[in-house]
Amino acid sequence: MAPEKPSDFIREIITGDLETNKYEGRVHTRFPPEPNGYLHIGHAKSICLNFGIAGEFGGLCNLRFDDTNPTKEEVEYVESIKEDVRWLGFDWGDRLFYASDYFAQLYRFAVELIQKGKAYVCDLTADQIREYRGTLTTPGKESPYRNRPVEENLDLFARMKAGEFPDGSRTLRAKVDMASGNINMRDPVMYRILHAEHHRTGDQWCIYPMYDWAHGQCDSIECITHSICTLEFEDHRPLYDWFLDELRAYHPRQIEFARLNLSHTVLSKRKLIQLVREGHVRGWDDPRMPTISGFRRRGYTPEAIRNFCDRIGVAKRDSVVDIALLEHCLREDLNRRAPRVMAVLRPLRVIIDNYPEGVVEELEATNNPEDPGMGTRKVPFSRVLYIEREDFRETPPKEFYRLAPGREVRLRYAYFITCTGAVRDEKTGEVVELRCTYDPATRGGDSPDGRKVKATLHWVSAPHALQAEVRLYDHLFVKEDPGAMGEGEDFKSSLNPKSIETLTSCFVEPGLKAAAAGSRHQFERQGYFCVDPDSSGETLVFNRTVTLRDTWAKIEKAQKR
RNA sequence: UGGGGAGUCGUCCAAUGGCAGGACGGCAGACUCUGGAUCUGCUUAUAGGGGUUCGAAUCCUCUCUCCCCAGCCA
Repeated sequence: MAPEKPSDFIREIITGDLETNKYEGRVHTRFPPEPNGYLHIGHAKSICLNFGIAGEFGGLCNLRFDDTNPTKEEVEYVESIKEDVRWLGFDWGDRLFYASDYFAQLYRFAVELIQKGKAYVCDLTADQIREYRGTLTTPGKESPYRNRPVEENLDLFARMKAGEFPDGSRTLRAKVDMASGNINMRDPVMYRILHAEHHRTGDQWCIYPMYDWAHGQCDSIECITHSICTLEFEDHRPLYDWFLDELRAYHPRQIEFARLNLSHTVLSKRKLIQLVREGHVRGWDDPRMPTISGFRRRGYTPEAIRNFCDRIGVAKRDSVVDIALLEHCLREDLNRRAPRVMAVLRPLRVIIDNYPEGVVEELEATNNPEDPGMGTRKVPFSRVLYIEREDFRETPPKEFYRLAPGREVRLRYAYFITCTGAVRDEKTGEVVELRCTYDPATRGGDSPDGRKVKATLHWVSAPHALQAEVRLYDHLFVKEDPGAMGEGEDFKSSLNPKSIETLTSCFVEPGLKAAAAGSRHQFERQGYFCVDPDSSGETLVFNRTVTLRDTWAKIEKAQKR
C-alpha cells in the first residue's frame, strides 16, 4: 500500500554529490516548462521528480518558464501550468522565474562571446544554414561570415537588437566546430530576429535567444545543482558545457532520464494540440486527455498521480508504461476515500407487486465499507424501482447469477426479491418492466432463515430518483502505442471511436442532489464517478473516472471466445 | 555508413562479481450484502556469440536490435 521511498540512478548521483560535497551540500532543481500547451502526465513525472528530490534532500525546486519563443507561447498556458503544478501538490515558494527575466543578461553574455571571438553574426538564410550544416555522416562547411571582425559583429548584433533588420535576415551563431560529429556543435544559432510580441516583455525585444543558448545559462544563473532533463538533450550537454566554459560560469550537473510513454494515448504536445485544434476532443481538459487538467476533470486525484509517478521509476531506457498501472493507483486511492452511492445507468423498471402502494421506507446504507468513520445514510425504498438493465437476463448464461425469471437476489441494503415475470413492449419485444415479489422478513438485506442469494444488485427508488447525465469514457486510442505508425499513417487513425458514450437517462440516489462539482463517488458495482463542471441544479452530469474491476465482464468475454 | 544513448518476466522497475526480486497485468482459489475491496497461490525474463572468474545480468570482446540528433522549435 504505502509506496517505499523511491530510489533511482538520479537520486544515487545526488547522494554521491552530497557525499563529496560537490555543491556545498546544496540540492537545487527546477521544473522548466515551455508555456506552449497544457501539462500532461509526462510532465507530472518530471514535476514529481524535481520537486520530490528537492523535498527529500532538503533542497529547493524552482518553477521556470522557458519562454524564449513568443510565437508559440501564451499567458493562458502559463496560468494553466501554475494551476496544475499547485494541484499536483507542489510549491515553488517565491521562486517563480521566466527565461525572459534573463534576456538582458543573456544579451550581455552574447556580447561577451562576440568579444572573445566565439560568436558571430551570420547572414546566411535558413536554407543556406541547413546546407552548410552538412549531414549526419558528412561534416559541415564554415559560413562565409564566420570570420567577420569582432567590431563588425558587435555593430551588427547591436543593430539586430535595435530592429534594423527584418525577421530571418541574420542570426547570431556560436563559433564552435562545423566538423563535429555532434551536429549541435556545428555553429548553432544563438539568436534569431523575431519581431513578435512576447507575453511578458512585449515589444521590448526583436531578437530572441534559442533554447540551446538560453537554457544552460538560466540554470547557471539560478545556481541549479542538478539539471534534470529528458534523453534527447544528452547530446546538447557538450554545447551547454562549451557555453558555460567560455563564459567561465557556474556549471550545474545535467542528468538525463527517459520520458514517460503511456499505453493507449499520446504524450507529445504537438499531437495533443492537434487533437484539441481539430476538435477530436472538447479541449485541453477533456476527460479523455492525458493532460493534468483532463485527469483532474475526469476525477483523478493528485495523490493517485503522484503515487503512479513514484511507482513507474526513473531510468534511461525507453519504455511504455501500461495505463492499467495508472488506473490501479487511482482505484487504490478512490477505494479508500470515495463514498459509495447507488446509481442506475441503464434503467429497467421493477414493480414489487406485494409491496404496499404509497409506502416509503428509509433504509440504512454504509457510506464506505473501507472506512466506517464515514458513517451511514438513509436511502428511500418504495414499490417501484429501477435496476440495471444488464442485471436481468431472461435466459441467463452459465455463471450469470443475477436476476432472471424465478430467481431470487438481494437488493443492496433492502430486501430479497424474486422475479415473477417480464413485461415486453408489444412492438419491439424488448423487456420494459419486471414484476417481482419481496420477502418482508429480509428487510435490510439479511435473511433470518440463513437463506443465501448469489447476487446483490444496486437499485434506486423510482419516485425519489434524480435524473442524471453520465459520460462514460474509454481509452482515447485503440492501439497500445498510437505513436508507432507505419509509413504515411496518421496517429489519429487509431483514435477510439467509442472513447466517450453519453447516457442521459440515468437515475441516482436523491442524496446526490447537492453534490459539488468535482466531488467523487463510487457508484456501487460500477465505478468511480465525479461531478462534471457542466453539472447544474437543473441537470446533474457525472464523468466516469474509472470502472471497478469487472470479473463478470471477463467471464462473459471468455465465454464468447 | 557520423555523434550520443539503451537492451532483465506480457509491462514497468530492482539486483552495483555471490540464490534474478518487487509492482502491474494474466490465471486459479478463499472470503464477501459491491462479481468491488481484501487474502493466498501460480505464471514468465538477463538480445546473441566468445572470453575472464570458484562464481557473470554485472567485467572484457565481437555481433545484433531499438531510440535520439541534420528547426532561425523546446
